[in-house]
Amino acid sequence: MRSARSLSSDRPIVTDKRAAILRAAIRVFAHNGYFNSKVADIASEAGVADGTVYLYFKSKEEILHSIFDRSMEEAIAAGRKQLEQTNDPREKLRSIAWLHLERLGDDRDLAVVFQVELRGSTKFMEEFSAAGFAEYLSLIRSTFEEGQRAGVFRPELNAKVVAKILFGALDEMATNWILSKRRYKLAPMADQVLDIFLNGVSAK
Amino acid sequence: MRSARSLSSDRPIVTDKRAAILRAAIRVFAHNGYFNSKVADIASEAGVADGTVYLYFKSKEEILHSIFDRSMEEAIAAGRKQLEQTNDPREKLRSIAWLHLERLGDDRDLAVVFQVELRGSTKFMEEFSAAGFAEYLSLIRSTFEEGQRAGVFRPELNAKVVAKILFGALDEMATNWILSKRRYKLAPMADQVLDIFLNGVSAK
DNA sequence: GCCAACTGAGTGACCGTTCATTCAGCCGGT
DNA sequence: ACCGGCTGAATGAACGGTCACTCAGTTGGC
Repeated sequence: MRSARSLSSDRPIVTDKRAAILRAAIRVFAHNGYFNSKVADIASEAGVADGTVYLYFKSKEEILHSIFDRSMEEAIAAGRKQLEQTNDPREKLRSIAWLHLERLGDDRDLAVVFQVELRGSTKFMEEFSAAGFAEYLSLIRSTFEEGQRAGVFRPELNAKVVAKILFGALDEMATNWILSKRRYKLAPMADQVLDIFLNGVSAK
Repeated sequence: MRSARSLSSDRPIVTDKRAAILRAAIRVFAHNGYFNSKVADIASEAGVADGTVYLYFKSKEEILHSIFDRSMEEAIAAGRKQLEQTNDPREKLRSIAWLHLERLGDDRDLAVVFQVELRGSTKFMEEFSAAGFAEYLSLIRSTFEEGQRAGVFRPELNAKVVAKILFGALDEMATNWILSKRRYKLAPMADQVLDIFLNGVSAK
C-alpha cells in the first residue's frame, strides 16, 4: 500500500512523536514534578527510546517550555475569539474566567503543570511571565478598561491591580481544585468569583 | 566568659547555628531555587561546614520544611493577635490582609521562597497545604462567617470560596511584586484589594 | 584528658546527554 | 520482480559531571 500518510507530508511521523513526547511529559511532570522527573521516564511513557527525545527537543528544559508555549498560545487564541462574541464588558470577563477554569478543569495533568511545576523557580517564572502570561493579564486589563470607559465599572480603580485580583482569585480556585481530593467541577467556580468581583468593581 | 547565652539553655549554641543555617537557606533558595541550591552553598553562606548542616537538619528537604513551619507559625500567631484588636469583621480582614503583605514585603527572600519555591512540587504543596496553610485559610473563613452572622456580609456567599478569593488576590499581589523590577511597597496594595473585595461581599 | 561540636574530603548513586550501531523502507538498475 | 546499496530515524548502553550525605578526624572549652 502507499505510504500510511499519503497527504500532508513534509514531516511524516515527526509530528506524532513530538506530540506523544509532549503528552507524556505533561503526565510525568504532573505526577513527579519537573525536577524529579527523569528524561527516561518521559521516553518510556511516550513509548520511545531515551535518545529519541533529543531528536525532538534540545533539552529537558525545552520540553517544559514547549508545553507552556503551546498551551498558552492556544489559551490566548481561544480567549480572543470568545471576546468577539459579545460587547458587554461584564460578559467578556465572564467568558475569560469561564474559559480559564474550563481549560484547566478539562485536563488535570496540564493543570498541575501550570499551577505547580511552572512556578517552581524564579527563572521559569520570569521567562514565562515575560512571555504569554503578561499578555494574558493585559487581556483582562484592557477588557476592564473598556468597561470603565463605558461607565460600567468604577472609574477610579487601577485596571492593572484589578486584573491581578481577578487573575489571582481564579488562579487560587485552580490550585485548590488540584490539591483537593474531592472531585468537583472547576469551571462553575468562575461564577462565584465573578459574582463577588463584578459586585465589587461595578459602578452603582 | 560565661556562655554567651546564660539563660534559656537546653540547646546551647544550637539555636544560633540553626537559625543561621535557616537564614542562609532562605537566601540561597531565593536566589537559585530549591533544586538548584547545593547544601554546600547553604553551609558556606551560613559560615559552617557542610557536615554541620546535618547536625541540625536531617536532610535538605527538612530545611525547606523548617522554613515553612517556622514562618507559618509566626504568621498565624501574629494574625490571631491582630484579630483581638477589633471586633469589626471588616477591620479584621483588613488586618489579616495588611499583615500578610507586610510580612512578605519586609523580606523579599522569604517572599520568594514562599511564593515560588514552596510551590515547586505537588508533594510540597500537599504537605504544606495540610499543615499551616489550611489553618490560615480557615482563619480568613471564620472571620468572614463571623461577619455574615453579624449581618455585615452577604449571607448567601460560600465562606470557603470567599476565603480563597481573598487569599488568591493577595497571593497574586505578592507574586507580582516579586517578579516586578520596579520597587513599590507591597503592603499598601492590601487596601486596593480590600476596597474591591469588601465592596463585593458586603451586604448593602 | 574528655567530650561535644564541628569539619570537609570522600563516596556512591543518580541522571541528562551523547553517539556508535541497528534496521525498515526506498530507490534505481537489471 | 528482484536485489544490493543507501538513508536517516530510532535505539539504549555508556559516559561524565554533579551533589546529598557520611564519617574519621580535629578542635577547644572545661
